[in-house]
This record gives sequence, C-alpha cells and structure tokens, in this order.
Amino acid sequence: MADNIVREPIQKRSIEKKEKIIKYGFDLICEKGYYNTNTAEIAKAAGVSTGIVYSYFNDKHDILLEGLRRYANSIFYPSIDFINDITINKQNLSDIIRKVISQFVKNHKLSQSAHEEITAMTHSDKDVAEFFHENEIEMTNVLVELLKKNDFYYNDIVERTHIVVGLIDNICHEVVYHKHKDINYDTMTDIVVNEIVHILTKTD
Amino acid sequence: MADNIVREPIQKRSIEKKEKIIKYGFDLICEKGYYNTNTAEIAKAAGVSTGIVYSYFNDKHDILLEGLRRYANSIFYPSIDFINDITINKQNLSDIIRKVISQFVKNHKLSQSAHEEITAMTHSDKDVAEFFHENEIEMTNVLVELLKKNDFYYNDIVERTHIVVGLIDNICHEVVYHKHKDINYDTMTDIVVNEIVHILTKTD
Amino acid sequence: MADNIVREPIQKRSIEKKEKIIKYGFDLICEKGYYNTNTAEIAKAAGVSTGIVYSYFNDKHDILLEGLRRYANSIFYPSIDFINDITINKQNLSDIIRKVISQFVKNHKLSQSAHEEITAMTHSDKDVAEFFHENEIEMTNVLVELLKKNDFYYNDIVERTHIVVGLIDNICHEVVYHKHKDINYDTMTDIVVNEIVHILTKTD
Amino acid sequence: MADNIVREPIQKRSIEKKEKIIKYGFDLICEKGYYNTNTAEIAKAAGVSTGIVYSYFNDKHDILLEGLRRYANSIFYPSIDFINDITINKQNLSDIIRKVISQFVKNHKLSQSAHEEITAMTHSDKDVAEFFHENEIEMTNVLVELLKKNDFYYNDIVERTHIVVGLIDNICHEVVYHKHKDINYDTMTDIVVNEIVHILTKTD
DNA sequence: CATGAATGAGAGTTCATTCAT
DNA sequence: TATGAATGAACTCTCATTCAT
Repeated sequence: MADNIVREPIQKRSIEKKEKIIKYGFDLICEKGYYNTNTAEIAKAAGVSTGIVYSYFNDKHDILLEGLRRYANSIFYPSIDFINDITINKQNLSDIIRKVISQFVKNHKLSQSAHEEITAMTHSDKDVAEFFHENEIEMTNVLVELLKKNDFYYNDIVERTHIVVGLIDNICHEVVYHKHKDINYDTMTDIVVNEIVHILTKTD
Repeated sequence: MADNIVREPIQKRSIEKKEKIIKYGFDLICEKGYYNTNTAEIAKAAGVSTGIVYSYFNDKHDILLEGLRRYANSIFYPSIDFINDITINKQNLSDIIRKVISQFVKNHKLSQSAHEEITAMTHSDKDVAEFFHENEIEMTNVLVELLKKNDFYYNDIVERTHIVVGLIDNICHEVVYHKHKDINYDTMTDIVVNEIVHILTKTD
Repeated sequence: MADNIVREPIQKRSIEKKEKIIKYGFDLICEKGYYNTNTAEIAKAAGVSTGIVYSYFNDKHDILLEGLRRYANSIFYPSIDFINDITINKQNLSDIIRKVISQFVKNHKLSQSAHEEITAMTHSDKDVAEFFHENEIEMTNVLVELLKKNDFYYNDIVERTHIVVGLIDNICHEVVYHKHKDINYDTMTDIVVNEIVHILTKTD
Repeated sequence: MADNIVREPIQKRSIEKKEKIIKYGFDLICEKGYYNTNTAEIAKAAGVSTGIVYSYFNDKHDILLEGLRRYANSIFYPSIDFINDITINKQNLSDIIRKVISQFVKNHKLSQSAHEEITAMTHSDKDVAEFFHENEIEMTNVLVELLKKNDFYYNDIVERTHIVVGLIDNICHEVVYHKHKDINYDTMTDIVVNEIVHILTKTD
C-alpha cells in the first residue's frame, strides 16, 4: 500500500489521458456528487479502463482534489485581470465593481453544478476545506493589493475587502441561481454596488 | 419504495421512538456527514433496532429530511423573538443588529458541525436544497415584516433585507470558524454593523 | 473502520452459523490455499451470504485464525491422553512410542491437505507463525512433564524431548505422504522408534 | 497460455536479462511471499520492463519455478563437497557431522526468509512440492553413496540416512531461528550429533 | 526485441434494506 | 410491534497479462 506508485505521465498521450480523467471525473463529481459517482463511471466518462485511473491517482479522493486544483480557480475566482490595466478611482469605482460582478456571474453560469457541489464538499472534506480556505484569503489579498495600488488606504482595508468579497459572492450566487422569485435582482445588484462603494470610500 | 407503507405512530411510545430516530440520527449526520453515517449507527444511537427504522421512514434519506424539518430552523435561524417586543428605530438599530449577530453566532457555535454538514447537503441533494430555498426567503420575509412594523419603508425593502441577511450570515461564518488569521473579526463586525445600518437607513 | 463491530453471536442458530463459516472456510483454505479461496466461496460453502461473514469476522484473515484456534490442535497434536493413564517405563517405552506415532499418523491422514496448507502459512503469516510457535513448545512441555512423572530424569530433558518431537513429526510426514518410493517406511519407523528409545534412556 | 510462445533467449544480453528476472524475482518472492510480490515489482527489481517478463516466462508462477530450479539446491543442500575428499570412519564421524551441521546452519543463515518462504510453498503448490520431493531424495541418495564409499554398510542404509537428513534439517532450523527460549541449542546439537553417530554406527 | 501504458476481471469489504422470528 | 440477523448488490482498488508503439 505504501509502495503504491502513482505514475507521472510523461508521454503526451498519457498526459492527455490523466487530464481527461480529471476533467470528466471532476465534471461527474460536480454533477452527481462525490459519493454518487463511482470510479467505473469516471473511467468510462474519460474513455479509459478502471485500472488506469489508479495508475495516475492514489484514489478517488485524489481525482477530486486534482480537479479542484485544476478548475476551482477558474470557477470561483474568474479572471479580473482587466482591472490591473486600468486606474481605479472614486469616480469609476462603481462601474468597475459592476464589471467585476458581471464577470463573476458569467463564470458562475458557466458551471453552475460545479460551483454547487464544490461548495458542498468544503464542509465534509478536510482537504477540500483547506484548499478553499487558502484560496479565499488569496482572493482577498489580491484585491487588497489592487486597492492599495490605487491609493485606497485605511487601517481596516483587509476586513473591508473581505466583506466586499463576501458581498460579491452572495450577489453572484443570487443572480446566477435566481432562487427567490420575489426579489428583483437588478435592484439588489444596484444596492450591493452602492454598498461596496460605500465600504471602500467612506473613511470616517 | 412507493408501495412501502410507513406507519404513522399513534401510541406515545412509538412517537417517542420516531422522535429519537430523527434526533439522534440527524445529530450523527450533522456530526459525521450523511454518507459517513450508516443506519445501524443511527438505530443504535436512537436505542432502537435497525428494522424499526424502516417502519417509520421510507429510507435513510427520509431521516435526514425529517431532521431538517425539525431542527434546521433552530440551527439556521435562531430565535430573534426578542426583537418583536421592542421598538426598532434609527437610534437603537445598530445595537439590535449587534444583538442579532451575536445571537446568530451563538447558534452557529452551538452546532458548528451541524451547520457545516447541512449546508453541504444543500448542494448535492434536491430535497434539501428546496427545503433551504424556502427557509431562506422565509427568514427574509420575517425580517421585512419586522422592519415594516417599525416604520422602515422603502420600495426595495426585500432586496435590502436579503443583502442584510447575507451579510449577517457571512460575518457569523467568519466569526465562528475564524478562518483567516490576518483578519480582525471585531473590526470586521464593526464594519458590517455600520454597513447594515447604512443599508437600512439611507434612503436617497 | 475502527468502529467496525464484530458481532458475537448469542443465539444458537447464529453460533452455528459462525461455526459453519469457520469450519467450511477453514476447510476450503486448507484445500485450496488461503489466497486461492475467496470470501464468496467461503460464504457459499457455509451456506450464508457474503455480508454475514463480516458480521462475525473482521476480515478473511480472521477466519483463518479462528480456524486454526479451533482445529489446529486436533490436526497437529492429536490426543495422546491414553499415555496419562498408564505407566511408562523402559520396558514398554518402545511400544508406547509406536502407539504415539501411529496416533499422529492417523491424525495426519485425517486431514492431509489441512496439515499441508497450515504448515505453509506458518512461514508467510505472522499470526499463524506465532500460533504455531506457541503450540510447538507446548507440545514439548507436555511430553517433558509426562516423562518426569514417569521418572525419566536428566538435565537435558527438554532438548531431548524436542528432538523426539521432531523425529515423530518427520516420520509421520514421511509415512503419511509416502513421498519416496525407495524407502521402506516400516523399516524407517522401526529405526526411529529405536532411536527415540535410545535418546530417552541412554543417560551416560 | 498453452499457445503462448516463450522465447528462449540466445543472445548474451537476453540470457542475462532472463537470469536477472529469475534472480531478483525469486529473491522478492522469498522475501515477501509469492502472493505479496507482483510482476511489476519483479520487473523493476530486475531492471526490465513488465512486458519483457512475459517474453521469457509463461506466467508469474514460472518465475517461481525457475527460481527454485536455479537456487533451491544451494539454499537447501549446501555444498558438502569437502566430505568427498576425506575419509569418513567411526572415529571422525562425529566431527564430520558437526561440520556438516555447521555448514548447513551457515547456509540457512544466508537466506533465512528464502528458506522460510520456499518451504511454505511446498505445501500449496503442486509443482513446488514435486520439485522438493525429488530434491530431498536426491540429497539422501548422495549421502548414502558417500557412506557406502566409506564402508558404512547395512540393509537399511537408505532409511537411516533419511532419518539423519531429517535430524540435520530439524536441528538447523532450530539453531538458525532459535525459536524456543527454553532450549539450549548447544546441548541439543550435542545430543543430535550423538544420535546420528548412533544411527550410523550401531548395527545390531 | 523492448517498453510500460492499458486492460478488465476479480478481490475484499460495506451497508441500505428485508424478513424470519 | 420489535428485533437484529441476513441479504446481496455495489463499491473501491489490485494486478496478471496484453498490446500499441
């Protein structure tokens, strides 16, 4: 058991195969849930035999983790690189926040079920939880740096940013899944944007 | 499964038995996770035989759902009845929000793992998801009524309240699990309280 | 895994069932080898389902060990109680040795394959090895006590007896399996008997 | 399997490769047991690919058998050639027996685990059993010839020698593995030597 | 000749559910 | 009603063997 060697594929075709297992396996897990997806299905979806799965991964759990490493970033923290190239100031802040939110929403829509399931696993799986733990704070830190670069200074910048990240996450969730029919999500987005501006500008 | 006859216990002892299965079963599920808890354990914890479980429930999944119906409210939406008896106004709003948050935090702390696990299942289980969907909007509606009763009026009151609920939920989570060492949670709470006051009072 | 509870059957039918698993499982293992016998076969042979096997045993290995505890003694160290009731002396020693050998041979013949396989496992399985280790020295000790009770005294009685046990074991093996066509086993037995007498009587 | 064509390596490098598979494969099997050694490990230990193994051997079992043929003799029946060059007589018999035993012990020590495992397989594997069957009698026959050459004559020489071989085997096992703490192995060896002398000299 | 990736049958084990008592 | 022994399908993972390169 301890001797179990996990091959690191070198040849192009092998790398592709491993990649396929991660991609299709992770897809299935996201769709149906970790416990409702078995290794045979993963192998079949990836177009390989069950045996080969265990050449590239220690176990089923490994596939999940690799999937996270590969795809979670793009699912959860979509590219907001466009901000780096522009200047943020109190005038355009509101527009930029709107852009960020719409970028997040776009990404969420790309992989609804993925997002759902992954969030779920955060709670029951130690490794998954740790993964997200690190990612979350990273996201906050990136934004903090961004703000500082654009002369947004205050003592509690980390806390403020963290709240902002939470607000963005919430609104995205709501907009994407449109859970509540009584809520006008355009209005809600407007309020959230205003609130974020308020948080990031009011320094009394 | 559809033909399965689930007895509705009439005798007092039977009702107690069913309650015990729900209580202890749900406890275990919250602690260890749905898939990591087996029916034998549930039966044992409830002090009944494995067979009797299937007299009261269609299947394991049923226990989870009944548990949710019974206990989720108290776990997720703690008693904020104290608000009903007092008058909310712009002066005491900040204090009341603080009280609500601390009440929520207290509840979270009382059942950390339960909260975690149940949230997890929201994503992988259709019935669980639906259950929470309904509960969430209900919570928002209760708060909306509360605000209205205290003369907080604006067109977008539902949306504002929903954002507030989200903010409260986030800050509770953060405080309870103290995930990020670089964040000062007292500061963060202060900002959140201010922000909620801002959302609920600024009507321009 | 750690929580795995192995039921200890109380009801008569359950005890019988456990006993059957041990008996038929051990039989199969002796016949076909441990690695060539699977749990499904064991269950089938015992007339039970595969699941029930794991109610009574931690794992397959457990069945083997229980089998050893139940049956190894009778296979390896047959009843030589008849010696206890008579007096051994230099006159009848040779006859008694002959009787002991024939008793051993009889036992060996009753369960040839069992004997073979079990011996095999002595070498590859730590628990099995330990089991036999303890049994072997016990056998020697029993004989030592027997000799002492009958006034066979010398300093090196343990060593002598141990050699005798080895000789008996060897001759039994030879007689039972009749391995070599060029050897006259009656003659060989005669020589061994003489030799044992020699070992146990010559005290110069 | 019967149709499988097993190449007989002609080129020097191929022969070396086959030898390596036998050597290192057999080593592993002896160390860890047949069922606990897989072909991948064998190939790796031999420095070849898994595929090539099946060019030289029908199956895994074949490697074991070849290993036995190559190495068992040296493991089980160590060189006692030195006897051929000297004269055995009743005077030096005891010394020579002692030398033989010490030679055997020395060899046993060289490959404890090998000896253990191979003995184990004798019982569960038909081919292995047969192999040893033949080897054993061969050993006896060699000794018989040796004795005859040195004027040790009696009708039952084969049987006597066979018993002697058994005694030597037993004492070696005991000395090498020192299984029983209550036994003085020097004393035991002395007795065994005396006994062997007795067997080979007393012709009444 | 040689490689090592790939296969897939089959292993041990678990557990939701049933059913004889 | 209640028990808990019994079921057996389904799971994860292994490995002797094959085969495309």
